[in-house]
Amino acid sequence: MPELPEVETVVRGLRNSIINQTIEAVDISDKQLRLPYHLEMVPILRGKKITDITRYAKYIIIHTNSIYKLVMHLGMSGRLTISGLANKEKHDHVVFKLSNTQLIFNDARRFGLVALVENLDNSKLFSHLGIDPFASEFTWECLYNLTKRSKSLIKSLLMNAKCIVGIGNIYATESLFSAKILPNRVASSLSEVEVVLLYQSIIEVLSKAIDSGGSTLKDYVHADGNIGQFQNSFRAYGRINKLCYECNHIIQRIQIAGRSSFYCANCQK
DNA sequence: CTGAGATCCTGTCTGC
DNA sequence: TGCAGACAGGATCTCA
Repeated sequence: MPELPEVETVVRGLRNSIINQTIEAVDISDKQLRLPYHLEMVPILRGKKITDITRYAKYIIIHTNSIYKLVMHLGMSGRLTISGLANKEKHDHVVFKLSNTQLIFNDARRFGLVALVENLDNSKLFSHLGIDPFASEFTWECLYNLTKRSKSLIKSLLMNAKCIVGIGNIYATESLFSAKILPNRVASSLSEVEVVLLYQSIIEVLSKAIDSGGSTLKDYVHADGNIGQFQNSFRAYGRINKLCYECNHIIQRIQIAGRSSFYCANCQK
C-alpha cells in the first residue's frame, strides 16, 4: 500500500511526536508478519530512548540510544499510529508503550514487517535495493541508464525496487500519465527526451503527493490517524471509464505484472 | 541471467 | 441476504 510519499508522511509525523520518548514496553501479538519477529527486541528496546526516525526506501527506521535500529515496513495495509488509548484494535500486532503514549503497528493483511537491525548497511533487507528518487544521485541520466539496459515494460521497471525504490502502482501510473508515456512501452524504447520528461514527472508527482500527505485508498493513515489527500489529485489511477482531464478520451485499464494500470491511449504514446 | 506470474493474508465491493 | 469472485499501496520466490 504505502509508497514513498505515504511512508515519508508517517516518518514526518512520528518525528514530530515521539522523539526523546522512552520505550517502556513492547507487546507482540502471536500473528506472524512477513518475517518472524525478533523477540529479543522486547528486552533490548525496554528503557531505550527514541533518538531519530528516518526513511530508507519504504522502510521506517526508528533509531534509539542502543546499537539496534527498529525497522518497519507497512506492506499493503500497514498503519503506524500514535494513540493514547489503551484499548486494542483488531490487527494491532506490535504495541510500543512509550513515556506518555503508544506507538501501534497495525496490519490487516500482514504483508508488513517489524525487525531489529544492528547495521543498516549490512542488512539483507536493504542490500538489493535500488536508488531512492530523492537521492542526489538520482538524475535523468541515471534513469536513462536503467531504461536502456532493461527489456521489461517501463511500468514494471519503475515499480521494481531493485531499480528504483519507493514507486508503487499509484505513482508509477500517475508519473507515466504525466509524462505522456504508455505503461506498456518497453523501457529501452524510451528516447532521451521521454526519459527526461518521465524523470521530471516522477519527482513532481512524488513531491506533490508528499505535500498532500500521501494517498488514502483504504487503510493508509498518518501517524496521527488522519488520512492523506493526494487521492483527490489522481489523474489516471482508478479512473477507468472516466474522461481524461486532458483530452476527454476514456481512461482504460490493462494488467501489467499483475497490477492494474490506468492510461489514456490518446495522451500517452 | 532476466522477466512474468503466483503467492502470502484479510477485507470490501460487485454481481448473481 | 448469501455467497462466489475480483480486487487492493508490496515484496519475494519459482519457473520458463
